[in-house]
Amino acid sequence: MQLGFPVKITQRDDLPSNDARRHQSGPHLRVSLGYLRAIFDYLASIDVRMYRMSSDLAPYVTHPDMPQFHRQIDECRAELAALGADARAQGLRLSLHPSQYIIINSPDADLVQRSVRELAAQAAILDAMALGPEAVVVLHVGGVYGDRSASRERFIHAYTQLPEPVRRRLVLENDDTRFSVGDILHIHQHTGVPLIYDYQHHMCLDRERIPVAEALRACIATWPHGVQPKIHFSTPRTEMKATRRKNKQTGAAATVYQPPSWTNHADYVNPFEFINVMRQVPEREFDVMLECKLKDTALLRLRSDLPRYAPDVAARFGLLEPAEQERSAG
DNA sequence: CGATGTCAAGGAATC
DNA sequence: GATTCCTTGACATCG
Repeated sequence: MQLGFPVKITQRDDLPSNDARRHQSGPHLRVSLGYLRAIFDYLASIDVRMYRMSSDLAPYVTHPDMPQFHRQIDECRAELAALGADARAQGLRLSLHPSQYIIINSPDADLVQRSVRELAAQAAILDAMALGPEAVVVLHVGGVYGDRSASRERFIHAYTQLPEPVRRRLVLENDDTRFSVGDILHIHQHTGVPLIYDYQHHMCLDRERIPVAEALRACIATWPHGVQPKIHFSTPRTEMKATRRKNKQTGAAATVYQPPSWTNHADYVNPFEFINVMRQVPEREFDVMLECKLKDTALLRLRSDLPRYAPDVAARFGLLEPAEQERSAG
């Protein structure tokens, strides 16, 4: 089992995750791939073998008004192949998670078409890197549009219409306000799409009141034989949020404190909840993407705490010395 | 150099 | 029908 983290590196300020320049400055996938090369080295140096790449590696690659950006993946065939070989050599599991604007269950056919184009670009990047089936593109169901059931059925229809390279990579995740674990299980039954169980989202939205162990097992079971399942884990921020607000009339600034929503991510994983959830499914292996605000810093902290406090869980992530590993197994 | 405004994109709540 | 939040960082411009 592996622990991973998404996109941004917080331990270092010299490792950007994508070429984020504005379109006027001519950003390019080639620049992002140079950054990624350095990120892979960093991941190897901290012994991390799962990572979510930025969904903006290829800037404007499907922007309808900017055809000059549309050839980037072809222009980087060689670089993509080389990076993919590096990833395989270091046993690195990669993924992509397109932004909230990529929606395939919209009633707006044009928006669906633009979204499918973007998904095709994301799948093409993973294909050009020649990554195995564990390298997935993660998507949410989309909008409710006033009728959850109809919108769920529209997702099912849209999924069956997807180009084969997209369908081969796509996996579906429960979200925290619209489509629950129950919803994605229903969609799986009608499409076969593998499911990502997100613990924090499940805690925020669970209309069917599915127990954690049951939801986790059910989602894990949707992955095809031979492909290691993956889940998302995070816990909510509990500290008050300070925001500096300026009065529009007077210009006077004041700090306002607000309680965080359950959907806000904490800086670090709550370790008690982490080990509790891991122990719900002792019989299956799966990878865990940690979606904390402090990304790699949170992963490193959890990893250093686990052997001392929860050697049984640490053992499953290969975090014990061989002698301790044996003791924990025995 | 520091402060501030801006960025491709949708959905949903609120007024 | 229009506005704002969601949530976030970093680019770009200005003083």
